[in-house]
Amino acid sequence: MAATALTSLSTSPLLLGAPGVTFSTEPCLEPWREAPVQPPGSGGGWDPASDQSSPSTPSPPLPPEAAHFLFGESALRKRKSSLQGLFQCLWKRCGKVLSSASGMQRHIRLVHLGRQAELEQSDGEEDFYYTELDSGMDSLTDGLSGLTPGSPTASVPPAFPHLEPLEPLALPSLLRLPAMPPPPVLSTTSPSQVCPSDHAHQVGKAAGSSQGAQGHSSASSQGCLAPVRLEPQPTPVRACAPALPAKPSANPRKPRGDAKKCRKVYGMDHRDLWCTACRWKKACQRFLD
DNA sequence: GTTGCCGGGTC
DNA sequence: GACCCGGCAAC
Repeated sequence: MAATALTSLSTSPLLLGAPGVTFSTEPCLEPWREAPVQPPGSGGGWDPASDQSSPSTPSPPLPPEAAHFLFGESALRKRKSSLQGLFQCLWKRCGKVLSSASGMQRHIRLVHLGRQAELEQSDGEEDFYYTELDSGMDSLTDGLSGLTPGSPTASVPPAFPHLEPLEPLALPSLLRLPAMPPPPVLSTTSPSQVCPSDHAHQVGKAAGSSQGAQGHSSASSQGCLAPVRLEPQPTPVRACAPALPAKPSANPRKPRGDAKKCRKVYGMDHRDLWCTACRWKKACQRFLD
């Protein structure tokens, strides 16, 4: 998949020149800040609770401007132009299969989004609600979307940090972020999977974000800060290792003190004057170092 | 070689 | 716990 994505990136002059494919964490704050909880025009048909029950159910769609930013306008155009074969609606309990992309988009607009197919031009939102059946790329992406529930940190294997530029492929998980519970969830997402120090680290992060900005702004930064956590963090890993208790048997012999001991002071002739420890060949208790 | 004392044994 | 000592390592 990565190779395919890279190939498509490298062979497409439009993509190479498109400003939308720049993956900076900073500007991505804006779309989330402006992102409504419900998809535009859903008219109450959207049910976030029921949505979580089905992995194949499309995620809450990005606002058009966000989708264009994340995918790149040309990317959307490219995908539309390359659509072939059958197209299946991903809307929950729909699964309608059509032979044309335009027909599928019209279906989604009319049936699921409640829009007037003819009056409203496509803004690309429908792309999120259907998939191309014959496309290996899409099926692979769908599989990945099923593997990326909730937490973006758990969904991205740390062994492939170099795949960060392919971040849009993991969008299905990010798309759910606005519908997720507020920041405190971050600290309680999977406490059993992180070591105490790491957990404290995350709690501190969450506390810091919630302190600085309460409400939606902190939630937005949460989603966009996810890639930052992909960076190698050797220190928490080391902290996960069980603390090795100081082995009593491994302690080296303490260096000989400078103070003269009973033996030296009194001599072997006056052993009765020695302290008990010296008599027992133990550490002298009278002339401590 | 001398010295300090740890580790272990015996009572 | 009291007492003793083999043996190691620093000096």
